[in-house]
Amino acid sequence: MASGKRASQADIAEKLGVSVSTVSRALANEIGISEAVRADVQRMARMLGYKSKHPPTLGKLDKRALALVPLNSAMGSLASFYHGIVEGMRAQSEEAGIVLDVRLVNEDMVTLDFIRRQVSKTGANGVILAGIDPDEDIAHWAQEAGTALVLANGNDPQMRFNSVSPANFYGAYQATQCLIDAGHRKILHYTYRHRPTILQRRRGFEAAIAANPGVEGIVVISNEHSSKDLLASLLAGEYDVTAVFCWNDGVAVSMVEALLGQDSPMQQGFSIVGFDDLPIAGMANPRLSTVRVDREAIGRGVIRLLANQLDGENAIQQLEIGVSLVAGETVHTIA
Amino acid sequence: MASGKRASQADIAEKLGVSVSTVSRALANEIGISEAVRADVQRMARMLGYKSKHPPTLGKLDKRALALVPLNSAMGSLASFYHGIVEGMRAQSEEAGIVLDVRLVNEDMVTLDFIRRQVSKTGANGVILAGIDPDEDIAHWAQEAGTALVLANGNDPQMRFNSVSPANFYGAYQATQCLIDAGHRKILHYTYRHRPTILQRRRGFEAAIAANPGVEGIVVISNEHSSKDLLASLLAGEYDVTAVFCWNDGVAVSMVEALLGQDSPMQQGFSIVGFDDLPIAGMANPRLSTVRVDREAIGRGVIRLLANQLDGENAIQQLEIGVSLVAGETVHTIA
DNA sequence: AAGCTTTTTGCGTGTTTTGTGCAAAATACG
DNA sequence: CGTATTTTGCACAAAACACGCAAAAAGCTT
Repeated sequence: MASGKRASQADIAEKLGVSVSTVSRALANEIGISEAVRADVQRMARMLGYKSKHPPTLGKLDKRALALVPLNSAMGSLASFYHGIVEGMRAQSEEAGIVLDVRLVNEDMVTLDFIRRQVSKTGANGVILAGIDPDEDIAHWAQEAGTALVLANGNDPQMRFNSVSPANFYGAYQATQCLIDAGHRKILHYTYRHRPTILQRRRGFEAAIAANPGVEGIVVISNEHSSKDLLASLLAGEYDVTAVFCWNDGVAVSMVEALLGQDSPMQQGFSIVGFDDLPIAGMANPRLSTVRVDREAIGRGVIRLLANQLDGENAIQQLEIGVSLVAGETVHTIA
Repeated sequence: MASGKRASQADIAEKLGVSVSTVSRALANEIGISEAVRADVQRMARMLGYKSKHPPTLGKLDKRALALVPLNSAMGSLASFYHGIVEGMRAQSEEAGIVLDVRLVNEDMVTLDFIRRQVSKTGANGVILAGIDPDEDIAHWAQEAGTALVLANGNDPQMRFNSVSPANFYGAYQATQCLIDAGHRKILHYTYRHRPTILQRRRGFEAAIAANPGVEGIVVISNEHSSKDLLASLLAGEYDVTAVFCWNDGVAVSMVEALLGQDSPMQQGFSIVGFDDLPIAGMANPRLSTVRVDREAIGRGVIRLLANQLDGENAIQQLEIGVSLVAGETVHTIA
């Protein structure tokens, strides 16, 4: 009681002008206490350093999530992609009563130390990495510390983390099949290394090629051949293909600009398909054929998986959001 | 009012001994009406054939799901697989307050007509197909009628339906990689056609083979070569492989029995890996190395996706549950 | 458009439920 | 085994709820 002693329920009760029994019930999370009073009591208890024997969070703890979005993605051609995801996360967080902190970060700032600091600063109990594949340190920490971690627009081949991504495999498969259905027999896929999500697109492409005997597929990797080089090669007729499937709309549109249009330098029927359905796809002329990704649905899924995990679901969940072909004007039927 | 006329709110009110305003509010799903009275009013309204202008179910309708589980799967070697899924669905339904009807059916009884009848009989607003790939009719109907449909342990390459499956691709990839890490350079994958989920296992196998230059993969399809034939060929040394990855534990165990053990007829270090971690895998001697699938998590995921969809989420979601290698005694390091 | 019938809405009131304190019982701590 | 602390049973005021009444609004008919 005296200032020297450990704080007791009586002290809390006095400070707040309520009875001891109220304090007791509030701390025990019993029913029959108004939320206002309960919050006051628990806050005061923390302030006075009262140590309760009750488990700190019996049942429904409040959920706070920290979302890290790489600045370069959020600014570049993928801006609207990540914007959609963030919108979806916001909406679902609202509905689920989760406090969401979105932080734009420089991708190479995302180190274990950084995350740890941010987490403790915001008091988050879940972390979302948007378009960032965690390195070993981070992976290890998340598993040890038991912090909920969800990859937004990511994929973990090792199945250690929950993730949400577009249905990259089947989407790429469909896009490729669509070119094949249009009569194309030799198709080039322009992709890039390192991200598992993009690798799944490539696999979808290859699976579609393999499923259609007589159709040939060529894979070109952006890390090895810049898009400028590729364009030059295509113009020179080096690859002898009639269609290109690009790993995303950005490169696809730049190809459309260079290869198609009024006085196309390419042979009749040359086709291009992108992926993501970014706004730029609609602005291209002719309109790019691409694969629509429901970005907001990805965001909503991320929050749901996070909430699941905080609720105790400990199986790893990898969620893929269905995509659909958008028929533009860059797929032409040939022979 | 008179028996000849259309029923009015006044009639309902009189029958139940409440006021007209109460009836009005009950039918409009307004607040300030007890659940008991609301239910009475709505039931009486239905009985008297009263036609309200309000949308039949404004907001939170109660959720009833119908799960169809194929009898042959539920009885055969996969019994425990589907049992786990059903358990998971039950548990999650309970928690989410969903009424779940599980029906064991003969797989080829699952026609559109049958489903329709069952749905109207049980009043379900969501359907779960366990291990059944819907035919065109059913697919079409579900999309038209707007009935929620989730595939449990299924996969829809066309991305029309929500589905939950084990992480077949990455699981098969890891299993194969594990054999490669053990030194195997020529590996056979025994698979079977027709189910997209199993096809993803094959793709995972092929991706792992492709990612390891110098390793050769052979795919044998059960529809073309019975497991008896395959065994004979392996014993005869026809394939010249040092390891086999089977599409499920059933066939894997029969191979273990025939090929491994005390006086194994195969060369030193011959390895076998299965998939699913069925109880039979643990009963085999030596213990089968396989890939563990959390069946209950699949079931829980199914119910969550269904609930999402009933709550208005209309993006297609394909959920994969992470799997993990179970180290048994049938993978041997060689050379 | 006036005169019905039917439905919705504003408000008042009886009935539950909720939130809290008091005091006694139970528990922890020397 | 007493004393400080916490929990529990019960009582009661305050708030929320559930409903009816009557007026207003909205639909139908001619």
